[in-house]
Amino acid sequence: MTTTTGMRIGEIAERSGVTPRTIRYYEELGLLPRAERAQGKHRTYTEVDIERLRELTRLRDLLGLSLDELRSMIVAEEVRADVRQRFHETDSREERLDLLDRAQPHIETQLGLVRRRLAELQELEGELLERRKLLQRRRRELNGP
Amino acid sequence: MTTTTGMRIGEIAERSGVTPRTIRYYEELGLLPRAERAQGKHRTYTEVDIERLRELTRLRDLLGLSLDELRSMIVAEEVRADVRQRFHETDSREERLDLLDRAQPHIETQLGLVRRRLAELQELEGELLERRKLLQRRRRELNGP
DNA sequence: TGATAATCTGACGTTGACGTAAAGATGAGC
DNA sequence: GCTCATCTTTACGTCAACGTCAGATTATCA
Repeated sequence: MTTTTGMRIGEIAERSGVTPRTIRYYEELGLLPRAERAQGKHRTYTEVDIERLRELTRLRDLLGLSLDELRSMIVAEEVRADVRQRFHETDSREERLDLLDRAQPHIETQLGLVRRRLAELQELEGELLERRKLLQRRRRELNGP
Repeated sequence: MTTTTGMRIGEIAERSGVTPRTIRYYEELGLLPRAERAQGKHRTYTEVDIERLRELTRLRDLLGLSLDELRSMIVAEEVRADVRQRFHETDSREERLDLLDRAQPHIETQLGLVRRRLAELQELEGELLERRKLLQRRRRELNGP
């Protein structure tokens, strides 16, 4: 084992930039899988969970998605640990292909959203640059003769 | 006069994709200048106000800014109608330069935010592309011999 | 082993960004 | 001038996304 000591909620909260309350809330909403409770009642996490949390907050903030929209994108399903496990545990080529097939559309959906946002932001950037140019031109007109 | 008939709140609301309530709320918060009340009690708007509203909602949605943050960026001040008017009405070169000088930083601030967002989104896009590649590779591995 | 810190599960509180309903005022068209 | 749609202010309602507090439980460590 490396760092797989199993972190508790406070640690992964801090390391992923949210509060414990947020983590419990996301779990309740189904955005995070129900955390394992190692030998006690306390939730236990790994590095993978930190990655997942960061990804959630990124999609939330960068794409402006509500938690409901996040869930209905089945972001939850996609990376979900047990899916990966099933993938590794099964010997069936068919089941593996099926799992891959189901992951693909989610990525495409996200890519679509990201690119629309990118386009909109680039348009905004363009207009801001225009304005800046205009300002500078006016300034030159006032300063020059 | 061209289209300067003076629109009422319902019209500019629809044309800018918000509700009348939102417009009054933004006015109350100082995000929009207090609308003129032509000869009566009803608020009166022009095309400029539509542009302004669209810009506000864009900054709000694309940059994820709260209304408070929007206001404190003095987005309100910058495009504000009376500023433009002062610019055109004054004969003083100094005052004009001053107005230009004060407009510039706001644009720079916004450009900064837009570009940070762009960078973050591009990073996200990159990671999604990575994942897609990985999926496709695995699929080939399963299909090919 | 006992004290101290962190976590647990409810459950109620808060905040931002509007929605909505009431009751009266305004205005465009006939 | 009358009517009906639109607008006015005022005020309470709502919803998402957590914050916060209480009281009990669990882990860590001197």
